[in-house]
Amino acid sequence: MAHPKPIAPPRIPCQHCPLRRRQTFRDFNSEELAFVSRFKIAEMLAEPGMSIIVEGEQNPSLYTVLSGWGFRHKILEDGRRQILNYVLPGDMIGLQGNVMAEMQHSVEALTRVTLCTFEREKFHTLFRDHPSLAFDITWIASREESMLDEHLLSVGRRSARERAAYLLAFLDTRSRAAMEGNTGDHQLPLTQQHVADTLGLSLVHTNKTLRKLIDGGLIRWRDRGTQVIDQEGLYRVAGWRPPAESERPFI
Amino acid sequence: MAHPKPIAPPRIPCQHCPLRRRQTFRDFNSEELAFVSRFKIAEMLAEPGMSIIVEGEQNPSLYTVLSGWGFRHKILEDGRRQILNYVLPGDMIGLQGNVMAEMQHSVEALTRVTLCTFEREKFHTLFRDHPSLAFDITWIASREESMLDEHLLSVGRRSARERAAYLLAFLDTRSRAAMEGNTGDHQLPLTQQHVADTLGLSLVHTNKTLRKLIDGGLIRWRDRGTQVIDQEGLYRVAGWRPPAESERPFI
DNA sequence: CGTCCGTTTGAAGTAGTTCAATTCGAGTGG
DNA sequence: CCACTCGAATTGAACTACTTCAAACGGACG
Repeated sequence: MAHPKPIAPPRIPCQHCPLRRRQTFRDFNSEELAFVSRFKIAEMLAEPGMSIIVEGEQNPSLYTVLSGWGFRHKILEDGRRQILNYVLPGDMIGLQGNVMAEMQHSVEALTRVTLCTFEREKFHTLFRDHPSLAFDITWIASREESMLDEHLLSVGRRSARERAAYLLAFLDTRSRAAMEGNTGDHQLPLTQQHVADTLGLSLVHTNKTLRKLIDGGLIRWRDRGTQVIDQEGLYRVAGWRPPAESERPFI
Repeated sequence: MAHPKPIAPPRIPCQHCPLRRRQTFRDFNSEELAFVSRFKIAEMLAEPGMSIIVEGEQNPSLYTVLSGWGFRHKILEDGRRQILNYVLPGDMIGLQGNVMAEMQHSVEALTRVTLCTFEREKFHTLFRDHPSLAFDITWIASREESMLDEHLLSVGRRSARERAAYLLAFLDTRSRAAMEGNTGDHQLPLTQQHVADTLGLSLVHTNKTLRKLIDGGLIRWRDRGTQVIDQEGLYRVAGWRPPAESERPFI
């Protein structure tokens, strides 16, 4: 699983970054934009199944996802895998390795992923000269923590059915916010193995649990492409509702 | 479960903060120290069982734990509870509510806890004028995330026995680092109900699992006070080892 | 001395795992 | 166009790790 490869130019200038236009994301002021433009080095491409970051890595690049899906995970020595969270457009990757000694988890591409790479050396400059962006980074870290809290609650205390409903509702909601525009057939690019490794369940039981959600008309399942049909229904089953999220920072 | 109450003065001046002296924590330079001294408002005291912060709170205080144990948790509507992590001396509480709209979890005191309170209004000043401290806050958030990742792996993929061993080894290690000096009888102030709610297990099964660890000579259990006897043994059972942690920032 | 909280134990039940095949569709080479 | 392969989903059946119910025990404390 090699690292992502650089895309040939033309690279997108930050002024025209597609994410900025989406109303989910807060816009930069001109001063911030000027800095971020210099902060950005290149674009990278990761194909499905490629590792974007590997646990133990010492000085990983710092990325923001421009398009596509990935997931963060950890693996035990005997191969048991736990998916910790998913990364979608606007999410940062590699922050941990830029703040602490080394990465404690891996990140893998689920679909084809395009990434914005930043210059590690300028990371301290960001904190020194751009407090509003530094605050945004803390905001982003805090949001990640709150998602993890909810996942831990889910894996620790919800039943298989509740967990599955929660996960799909959660991902569908995030995906709709981050992708924006794709209102039509809105697919989650997961296999049942991914779902199982996220929920902490076996593949077989995950299959049987999902089947019930399918038969109940809550979701549709095609190969590597789930659709949520009845979002409200999933919320009800999960006993969960997405937190109101207003405009959100990204870098 | 009311809020923590202010302690009568004398309050400890930051110059003489007991945490600063411990080698686990990095020291401030004089400029940082001057700011933190103005940032600090008061000390608070929370008795065992008291809520320090409640989910949904909009503008919680920002605290650092000076002494004692607490835990972060979430509760489902029907009462199922998941403990997310524990807070020990040097840990921040309430950061989430200062960055995002509202707190997504609660914090409760496990033992008597003393807290340092900061002035919320100066939080932005910290980012503006003290980038090194802003960086520390990101560091702290990032460390919290990495602990949560490991817990999620544990709850999702480890067996009951492995989970229990992991949790006790984890807490013992953190506690030794944060308490420092208390080398003798080093107790973890948990009930089996806390352990159960952390591991995502029932109380009964937790009891039976702990009993095996006790009978195996790995730990000792007194009422509300566990002792780790064979740390190395727990590491082996858990298939886990604490990450090397050098000096660590705190505020 | 009684009460309360935390721990302990046994027994019955069930949600989830593991093992073992089978199906299905898409892609590949002949 | 067909035979082959391969990853993903599906299904049944046996097993077991964990839950739930129910009761009792022990120590601390007023």
